[in-house]
Amino acid sequence: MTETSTPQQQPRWSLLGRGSDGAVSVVDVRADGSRGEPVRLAAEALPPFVAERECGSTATRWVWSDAPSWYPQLLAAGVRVERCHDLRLSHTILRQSELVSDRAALLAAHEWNAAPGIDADTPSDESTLFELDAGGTGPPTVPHDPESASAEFERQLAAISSSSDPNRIRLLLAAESAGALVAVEMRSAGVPWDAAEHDRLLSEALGPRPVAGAKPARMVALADEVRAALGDPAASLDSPPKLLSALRRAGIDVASTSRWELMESEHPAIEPLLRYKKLSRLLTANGWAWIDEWVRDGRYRPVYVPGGVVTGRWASSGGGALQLPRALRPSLRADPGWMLVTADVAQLEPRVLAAMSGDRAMAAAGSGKDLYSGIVESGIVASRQEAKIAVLGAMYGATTGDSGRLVPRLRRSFPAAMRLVDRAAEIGEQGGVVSTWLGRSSPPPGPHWAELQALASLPSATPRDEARARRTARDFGRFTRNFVVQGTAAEWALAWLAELRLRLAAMPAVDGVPPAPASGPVFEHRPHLVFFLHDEVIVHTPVAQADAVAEAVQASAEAAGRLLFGAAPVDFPLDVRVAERAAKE
DNA sequence: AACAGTTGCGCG
DNA sequence: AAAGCGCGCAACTGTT
Repeated sequence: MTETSTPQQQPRWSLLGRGSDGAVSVVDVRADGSRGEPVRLAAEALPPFVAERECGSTATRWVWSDAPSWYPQLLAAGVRVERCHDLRLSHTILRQSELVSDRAALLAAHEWNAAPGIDADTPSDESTLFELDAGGTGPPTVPHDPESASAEFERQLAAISSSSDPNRIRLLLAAESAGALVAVEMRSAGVPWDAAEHDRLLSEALGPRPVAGAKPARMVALADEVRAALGDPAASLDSPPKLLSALRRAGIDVASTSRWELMESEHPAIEPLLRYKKLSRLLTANGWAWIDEWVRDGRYRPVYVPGGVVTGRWASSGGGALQLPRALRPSLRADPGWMLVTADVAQLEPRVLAAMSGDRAMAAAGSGKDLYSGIVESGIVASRQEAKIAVLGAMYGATTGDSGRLVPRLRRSFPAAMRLVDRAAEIGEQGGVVSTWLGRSSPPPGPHWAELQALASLPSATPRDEARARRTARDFGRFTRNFVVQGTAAEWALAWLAELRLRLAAMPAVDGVPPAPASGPVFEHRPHLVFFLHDEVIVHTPVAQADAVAEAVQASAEAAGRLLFGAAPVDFPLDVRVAERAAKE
């Protein structure tokens, strides 16, 4: 087979590895599995080499250890890649996936079950130190040498082709790998952040920026109000245990100091206390210290962690990128001459559930812009609020309260959808494994789980043991119930991102707009993704292309639906806004 | 002084 | 103390 492949045949993959001396080796792998001669390059020679390949008519899929270890340097040199195969992320999926029958070789390759590489994009003082004594203090990462990468790629190709549905798995790995590219690109471009606006919002809420260590004026005033209302001039508001005892001394009968419980009480100290807590949260999580630490040159650059959540959702590290309060959204502001295109999917998870379960009634309820209203119009519940509570309860496994009470109505109206999540819960309760639409599987319960169940089935088991085992089993059932929906929604979102990324890259760079140099050489002249939050994207774009970007975002959502679910009659309607600032909602 | 665990709240 | 899933982070607490 190797002999018959024509010399002109384009490589399907190009495998990158890095030696201990920093030199790079490139090995082309053709579709038939045959390999070319390794090409050795000095580190500096890699970007032009990749750039030249990317210009060719058939884009290479670069196979590398993991994106954060390779891609930042390329972007910094002005080189973008179209496709990759991320060995680390793919390993994590494959070693767990129930679609893959023989996982022994992958499971034995422990070195690939590791943390993401260190993003060398913007080395801080600390990470420079870490690099100097590499091998010591940092978290373990995957191997980058050519031999290890090559062996792992072989194992993965074997696992994929032996799986029960290679195409699904390939789609999942391609989507996950595209996400890895997006994550590095978004960090490189950064979120355009208007620190002055952020400062203004903080001052408006908290009072002027206090000197280091001091409390802002508005918080001091509120704290005084609370202490006066409690009749306790020494009450501490910042320590939950101390606050709790102060509240109880003042006759406020609460078991914790959390917001929802305080709201039940009528005492005059409560209202200022809740406002104090709100401000305290703003100050500590996203106050002036946050600006100083995270915003440079008008950009906020968090580290995104694709696959950081078991379900396949992304996590983030640094500055709480995925938890930015919506009140600070106006600080997310386009550069002069640029705009932000913000888009989010309405009710992604229930729509995904309707699609994967083939529930026609649920799909029909979601055929308009708002699935919850659709459920009300079908006469299943009386209000939109009830519809929302019922649907969330169904996906999360609510058994009590308003939510638990409403779920049975959904079971009658949407039997296929409910059967799917109920079945997932049942499997989890028995300690089993469930999988998403594309084949990402849930982790099995830990050894502790099995011990509890075994203990409860012994003749010597007490009612307490039994209750505890049952509760743990149900907890795990709720996890697997949600896993299939949350995980498949994450897959839809990855497909959306991947498609959008390609469409944006295909748009012509426009002359005559002010460049956005802070976004880096690859993106300073063209639309690029700057933010992603589970079911929402934000694109930073030259004004002239804003409308085209909005269309691309829409078209990408339609493509993602087709890619995952084919002709299933499920819509994924978007709310798309084009503005200078990200809207608050 | 450094660490792990808990609490509470931000996001979907 | 959420009922009902998945996270990250800061502050505080108790331990070593």
